[in-house]
Order: sequence, then C-alpha cells, then structure tokens
Amino acid sequence: METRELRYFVAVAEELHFGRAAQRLGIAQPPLSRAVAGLERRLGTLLLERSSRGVTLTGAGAVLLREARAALDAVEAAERRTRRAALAATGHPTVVLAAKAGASGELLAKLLDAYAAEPGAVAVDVVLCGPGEQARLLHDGRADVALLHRPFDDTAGFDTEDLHTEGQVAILPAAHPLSARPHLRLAEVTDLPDLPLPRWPHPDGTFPDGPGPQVRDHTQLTQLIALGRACAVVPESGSTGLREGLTAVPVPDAPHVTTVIAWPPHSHSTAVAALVRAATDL
Amino acid sequence: METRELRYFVAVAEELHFGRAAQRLGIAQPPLSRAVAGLERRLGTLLLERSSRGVTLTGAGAVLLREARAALDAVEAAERRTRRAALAATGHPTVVLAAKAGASGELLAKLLDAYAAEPGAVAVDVVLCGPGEQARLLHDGRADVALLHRPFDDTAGFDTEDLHTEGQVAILPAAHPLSARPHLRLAEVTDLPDLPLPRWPHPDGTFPDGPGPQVRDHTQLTQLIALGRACAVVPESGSTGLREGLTAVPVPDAPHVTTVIAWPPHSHSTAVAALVRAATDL
DNA sequence: GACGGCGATACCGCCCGGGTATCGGTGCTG
DNA sequence: CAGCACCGATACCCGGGCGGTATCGCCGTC
Repeated sequence: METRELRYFVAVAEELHFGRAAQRLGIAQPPLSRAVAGLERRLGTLLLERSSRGVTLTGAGAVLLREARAALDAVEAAERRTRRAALAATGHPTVVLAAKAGASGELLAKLLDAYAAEPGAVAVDVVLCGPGEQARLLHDGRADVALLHRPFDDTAGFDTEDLHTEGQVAILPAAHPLSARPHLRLAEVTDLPDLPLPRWPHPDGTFPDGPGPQVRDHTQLTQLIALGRACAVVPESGSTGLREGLTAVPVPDAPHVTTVIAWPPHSHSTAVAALVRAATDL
Repeated sequence: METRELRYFVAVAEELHFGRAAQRLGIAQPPLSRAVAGLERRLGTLLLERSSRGVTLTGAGAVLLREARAALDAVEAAERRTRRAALAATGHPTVVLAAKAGASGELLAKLLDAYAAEPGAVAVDVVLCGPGEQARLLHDGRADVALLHRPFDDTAGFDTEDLHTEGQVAILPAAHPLSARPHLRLAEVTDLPDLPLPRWPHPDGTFPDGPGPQVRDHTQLTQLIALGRACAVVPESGSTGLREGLTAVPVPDAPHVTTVIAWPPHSHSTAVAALVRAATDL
C-alpha cells in the first residue's frame, strides 16, 4: 500500500463523497474511484458501500480509516523529524513543546526556566494549541514533547511522567447564589439551567450540540462567566488571578487532574530527555 | 513521501550497500540510487554519506531509518488489520496473541482457559515467537495482543496491564559447586569462567559476540546446562519441571520480572478487551 | 418521464519508475 | 605504478500506470 492510496481513501472516507474528496485532493474524480477500487481489489474486501446517493463505510473501511490515519501520521512524523534532525545538525537545535493554551501557565514557566538553566539547554519552541491537539502534534512530528492533562487527554501510545495533580474548582459569577458556598458537588454545577457548561470545539472546528455557548479560548470563557451566561469546572491552577466578578468554588468530587509530560516512545533526543528530567525535578 | 521510497531507503540504510539493497528489493541498482537521491533532494538533506567503499548513515539518515521503520510498520499494520477486520465480518473472528516461546506457560494456559469460558469468546491464535519479537508483531499488526516481560521487553507505545511479578533463579548443573548454595548473587553467576551465559540471537538471526554458546530455544538451553557448558538466569516460572541433573538456585538481587499483557493503543476490538479483562481477573 | 446528481467506465497522453550500458572514483594488488 | 575490481552515479530507453476528459448507468426527485 502506498501513502498516496491511503491519503485518497482517507479523503473519501472523511467526505463520504468521491467528488468532494477529489476536489480536496486536487485531482479529478475518476482516478480517485480507480485508486480506491484498486485498494479494495488488493485487500480483497469492500471498504465503501456505494449507493447512488453517496457513500458509507463498511466495517473493514472503518478499521482502515483509523489505521490509515495513524500510518499517515507516522509517515508525516518521519518526514518532519528527519527535516528537524538535519536542521539541528547544521543550525540551531530546538525542541518543540506543545501545551494547551491557557493551562498550566505557571508550571510551564517554571519548567522553561529550570530547563534553560541546565547546561547544554537548546531553544524551546512552545506551541500553544487547542484542547486535545497536543497528542496529534506529538503523533505527526510537529512537536517533540507535550504537556497533557489526564483524564482529559489521551496519553495512550506515549511515554509519560506525572508532574502535578490538583483538584478542580467551579468558576461562577460572584453574584451567583452558589458562589457563596464553601464547596460544591459536581452534579450541582453540571446542570444548572441558568448557567450551562460551554461547548468547546472539536479538533475539526465544529461544535457539539447542546445548550451552552460556544467558546474557543480561556478569555471568552471568563468573559461569558462574568456575563452570567455560563459556568465552568477547571483545574485549580486555572483559577489563579481571576478577574473581578468571578469566584472559584472547590468541587471536591470532580476528578483530579494530573498534568503529565509526554513524548513519543523511542525518542532518542537528548534535549527531550533533559526537558523531562527538568520537569520531574521541579 | 511514498512507502516505496521509505522501503528503498530502509533497505539501503540496513545493507549500507546500494547493490545488495537493490538485490534484496528485486530491482536494479540505478533506480534505487535515483529514488534515494530524490528523497534527499525533497528533504533537502544528505541521508547517506557515499564513499567509493560503501555507505554510512548521516545523523538525519539515522533518524529517518528509525522513523521510517515505525511508519512502515504502521502501514503494514493498517493492511493486516483491515484484512482481518474483513475476515472477521464474514468468517470466524479470531484474536492473535503473541507470547515468548517457553515462557509463562502456566499463566498462558490459565488465561486461555479463563477467556474461553467467557460468553462471546472467539478463537485465539497463539503465536509463539522468539525473545523480543512480540513487540514487533504487535506493532505491524500480525498480533492483536501480547504477553511481554518487563524489564526485558520494551513496552513503550502500548497499553499494558501487569499480570504477575516473580523473582529469578539461576539454572545450574546439579554437579556444580554453586548449586548447593541456598541463594546466589547475580554477579556470582554472570561471570563464571567455566559456565558462561549463552548468547541469544538478535531478531535478525545473528548472534552477539561473546564466550557463551549460541542457543535458539529453551530446549537447547537446558541441554547445554545439563552438559555443563552454560548456566542461565531465568524467571522462577521457567524452572518448573526441570529435567534431571539441573538445579535452580534463587538469585534475590536479580531484577524482578513482571509479565504484562499489552495491546496497541486505541484498539477497538471487544475480543482484545475481553482477553485483557480475563487476564487481569486471573 | 425528464432532469440532475453521483460513481463507474472508456479512452488517451504523458510522466515516472525501472531496465541496460557505461562512466568516474578509489582502494587493493602484483 | 599500472591494472583491476568494486561501487555508486549518470545517460538513455521503454512501458505501465496515473491523471485527464468524455460519457455511461443508476436512481431519486420534481
């Protein structure tokens, strides 16, 4: 199987439409049909169920979609890591660290300071990304190391070290009746009819259905809470330096959040190893 | 990057010789030279240092070799898992379990029994393989789940559950003076001039250099020890039912061995999940 | 029953991957 | 030191396959 075929199949499986997929790939529709048919012939199985009104995935097709994405990520990672290795050999070596925007601010600052103080430290490019994006960056080679947050992020397939565990707090408008309470139960916060939980975008940019307002970053979130249009449950460290009009109330029965540092297995980078050591020694 | 190019590069990087690599690939040497040159051109870096006497890897080349192997494994896994998904949909679904030949015999038997007793259990193909081969099988899709042994096997990149931990014992000829001792220190066993540790083959079939005899399986090992030509340090469970003339002596300071069950992250197979559950409930 | 949307098929041209022949450089050897 | 053997690169040619356009077959919808 060639990566071209996998890319073609993934495009069709995602669009569920040969025409749109072909457009996305920048080719015409017939070669795309042929390529997928060839894949099916060589695998000896149907991957897509064609009706005259579009396309659906078969069971084998669903498996291949998942596996092909992983394989294409691995190929992309190979290309990117090789490029970066070549760059590091001639120019200035760097490490790319992925972190969720608006999270772990203080920990991140301390980590960068601690690492920079080490002998032989190289430049660290910090990539701030959306929730759940860190794993993708690590998988496809755009990042060398990442800060993840269990249980929200999926750490499967990486080597990790735990850095820090903390409880969660509810962020409420200071004027809200619940904000005077010493602590809250999770159930009390998750279905307040007047203060729905906001909806975060999926990695593809779409939003899940639901009653809450759509938010894209931490600023929007605090603003919406201050306006009395939403509430949120966030790790304690996300409640430092709250703006006027917001209150943080502990939620003891919310799952604890562990910040972990993660890197691809078999990473041979000494810089990543030093960064991990600096992180665990914090 | 196409998988063809990666396969070609890996062949050259492993052989360090364009001619032999071409022969292995079943093509002529000139197209191979061109393909690698094209890869280098597009990556903008030298991957191989050519001298008139053979070839050496550059730093970037070493990175690409490692990454390309992982990527090709992922592509192979995609193909195999799709094939198996198609098979499972029409015929009889199976799970492939990889285990080291001659290890964990009793645990494996109990696991298979426990799983077979569960409702909805599917057929389990047990693949017995050489030391360290299980991870490869899991990576490239030939196996769905494996029994590994820490710290010998590399569990990086898999989800795992610990099953069993045990100490190690030295296997000695009954006539050897040390066999009467109640226990031994590891250092006492590892450099006995009269009983060297045997050499196990690498995954590629070659043997490391050293004084000990070459062995390929457990039978050869016990035979050599009985002949007074070698000794070995193995997990306790590997010493049950020893043949006449062999003695097992505990080695308390040898690292403990943990048998773990491992599977690829993001496995969606219910059969694998049931097998893991049966294993942890043993 | 005509139309429109969608995937498959037919057919064509061209690029690229693979083949043979040969060159250039280098270390070994008598 | 000349000759040689070895190894990778280059030159050149050929054919298959990939991508393009045109068209068909199928079906749901006015």
